[in-house]
Amino acid sequence: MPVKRKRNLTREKLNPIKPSGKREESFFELVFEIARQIPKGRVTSYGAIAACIGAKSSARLVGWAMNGSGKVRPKVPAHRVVNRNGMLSGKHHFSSPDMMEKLLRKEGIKVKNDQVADFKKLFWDPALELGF
DNA sequence: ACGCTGACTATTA
DNA sequence: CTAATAGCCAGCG
Repeated sequence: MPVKRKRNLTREKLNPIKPSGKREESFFELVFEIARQIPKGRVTSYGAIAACIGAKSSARLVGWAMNGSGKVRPKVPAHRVVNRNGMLSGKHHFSSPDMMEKLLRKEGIKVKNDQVADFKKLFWDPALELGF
């Protein structure tokens, strides 16, 4: 039984402001960076990404970050990010509510009743895969 | 500046 | 099993 530790990350830790450079790494950028690493045909959860960054309890912010996923480049496969139950909770934020499911099916992921089938099998843990 | 909202999650009843 | 609650923090009115 591993010890659970809650690490609360402050914005200052995650977002070291660089006065000289315009390029600031925000929580969002970090999230995007992780999200881009998700292999095709795999999915992950908001919490997993948050945990990977170190802000386990800030899963909401990950979702919020996805809100701007369409504005950054390269593209962020936001459709591969679902909640911890494998449910397509963010489908309503796509251009069309069916878009997310469509994209997932296109990659070979079966979606049933707004849920990813075999979610456990398809789950891609960034903390594990990236060696965090 | 203050309070509410939200693409979440873990815990408790 | 399901339901309610608390923590989380960036945006927005």
